[in-house]
Amino acid sequence: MSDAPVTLSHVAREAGVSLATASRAINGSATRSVREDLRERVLETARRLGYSPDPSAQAMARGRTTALGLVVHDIADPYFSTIAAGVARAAEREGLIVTLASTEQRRDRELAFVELARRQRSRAIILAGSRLVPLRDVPEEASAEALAQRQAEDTALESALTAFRDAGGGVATIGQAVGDLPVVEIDNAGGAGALARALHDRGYRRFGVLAGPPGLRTAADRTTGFLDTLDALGCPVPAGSVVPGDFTRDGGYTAMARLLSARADLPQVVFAVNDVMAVGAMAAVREAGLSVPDDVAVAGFDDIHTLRDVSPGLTTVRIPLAEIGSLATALALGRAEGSRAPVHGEVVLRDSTPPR
Amino acid sequence: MSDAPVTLSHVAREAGVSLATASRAINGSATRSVREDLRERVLETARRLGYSPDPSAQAMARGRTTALGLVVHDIADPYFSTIAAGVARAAEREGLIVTLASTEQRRDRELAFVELARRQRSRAIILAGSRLVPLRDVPEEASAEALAQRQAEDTALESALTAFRDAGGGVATIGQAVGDLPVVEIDNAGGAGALARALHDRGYRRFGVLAGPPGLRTAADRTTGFLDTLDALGCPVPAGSVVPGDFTRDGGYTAMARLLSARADLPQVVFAVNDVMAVGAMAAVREAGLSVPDDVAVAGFDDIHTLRDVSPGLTTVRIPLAEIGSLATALALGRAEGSRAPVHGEVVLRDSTPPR
DNA sequence: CTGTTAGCGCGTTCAG
DNA sequence: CTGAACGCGCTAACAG
Repeated sequence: MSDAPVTLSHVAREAGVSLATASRAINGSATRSVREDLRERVLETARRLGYSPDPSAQAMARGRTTALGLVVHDIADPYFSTIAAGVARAAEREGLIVTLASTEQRRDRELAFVELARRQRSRAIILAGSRLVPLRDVPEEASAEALAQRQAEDTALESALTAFRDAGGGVATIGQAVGDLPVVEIDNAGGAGALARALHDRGYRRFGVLAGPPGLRTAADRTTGFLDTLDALGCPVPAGSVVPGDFTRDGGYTAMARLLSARADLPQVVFAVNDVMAVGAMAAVREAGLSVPDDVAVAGFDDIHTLRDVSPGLTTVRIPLAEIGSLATALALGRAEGSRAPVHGEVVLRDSTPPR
Repeated sequence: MSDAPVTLSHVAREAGVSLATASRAINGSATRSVREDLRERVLETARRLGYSPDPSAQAMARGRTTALGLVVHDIADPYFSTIAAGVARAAEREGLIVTLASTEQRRDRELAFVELARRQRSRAIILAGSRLVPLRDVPEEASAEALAQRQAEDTALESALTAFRDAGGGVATIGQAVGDLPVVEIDNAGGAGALARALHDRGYRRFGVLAGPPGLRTAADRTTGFLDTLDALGCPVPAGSVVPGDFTRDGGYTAMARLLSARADLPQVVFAVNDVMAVGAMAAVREAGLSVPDDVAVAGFDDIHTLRDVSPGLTTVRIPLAEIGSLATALALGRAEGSRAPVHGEVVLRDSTPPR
């Protein structure tokens, strides 16, 4: 049962045509065409012999693979895995193979993968996961060397992506733009602002924020959007109520614990800049013997799928993660118009922030 | 800034050696060796020129790629995404590229992907996701044509995998074995049995089971292990308390809703054959105006990560998903001894099933 | 419309 | 120990 790989020339010989004709019959050349009966015959014997093309060989000959690279921070995180599902689906429709890289936050891996994609001549590459904030907005505490390294990494990544695109590859990022490359641009500031307004409407006046990692652009934008809107509403958030933390469940837990222990008067509601942090924060509240929302209300951002089953239901800003994945795919493949696809979030009010 | 791809012959010319020597210097030939100073010189110019090999070309020449195929049912499901994280990490250590296929339960996609892997000469392929139960155990209701098709699909998949292995590729499945191929064998029946015993020890006597899809092997094994143990404990589960349903959150919700509406006397505890179903079931209980665990206790299986934040804490059987991913990778690559890696679950008792 | 031929970039014989 | 030459499977000129 172990059939030695059947190549195109086998098919051609069997069908009694030349290699070129077989090739043209099977995947239709751009310029040439093939007489119907021959085509039929070739296709038939290909099917009979169980032929399927060797992607590496095609890649060699065409100078282009059929691979779509997807880079995420952590594939086990529901945010990224849902995006990945969207990308996988769209890629399948396009007949592309998805190659996955889960960088676990190491930026050098990100860069390495982009370079791999380039030399592999991937069709396109999608970077999901937040870019860093502009250097001027980085807090003072950061050391000069760290800043220099960050800058070097940013530059390297952008130029690797640009080189990839210049070599004919498609690029899309998810979150914020890198240089002038195509991007599915999530309106983080706007969504967070809308959330702030909604909470204010519900009667909240004293706010706290679990702001995520300083330097992560998505986290920074959400924080800023939230704070600015509250400022405008005449309800500024005291600096002490804005706590940084990792962009993870445990980061949310820790940040909330700090907030709980540090302040005598608790905020009425705490906004965690993403859902997994919010969920961790809720755990911290419970473990402190307090209740959500009676003692502290909590809100998040993203509306990840697993939220359906946390209770009380978490107020959040929904962004369509799976669609973002397919949108990014379309963008990277040049199937979409323009090079910026804006995505806006929708505030979803649930029981974790009842009117007060 | 757009450097045209630098090939091995560029490096060779720059270094003043032949193509062959350059190749040998860079990735060390099996038989030949290269004089130290030449090697050094080649490596240096390669670095300077930013050379990196073209994977497609290497694949052509070597007859083998550096790709590891991973097939899952649904990458957005935390069960699979956690396994994928383990695979990605292990693959990175091995210097392999992960190509991901999310089949969304379509078995023909599974088959297509295995055949693609063979054509592409992938190094290895990992199938995560449950195989089907042997045909003789399929419920009567299934139609003859459906059975025939199932059988054809099973056979095709197994022979595709075997052909892939015979062509030199590594194979591993996760869950149950396909033929005699290497497998990370999860002791579903044993884990479910241990759970049954633990619940019995806690004083439960009237049980229900949300059994998952009829025909899915993992679901069937868990159900059987649970029921058999209870039989042995003299505590048989009435047939009416065993309800099928999809292997998803919504499947659990629907199945539990049916159980709630159909039966006058509720089971004291309901075992859902995986965690996402259990979580759906808990939602159904709540929506019926009842309480977990006061009115019905609930238990699941897997201990997916997101469980940390459901409340009450869900009793379950923990299986080490990420490790399973790396184990499967090792197995597929022939890095592990033997071809069967057994994995046993550990019962984790939480608040969803208090002693009674 | 079809067949012949020349590479794609690299590993690997086979001579030197 | 090194270099020249061949071929992996396929596509894209180039003839016919």
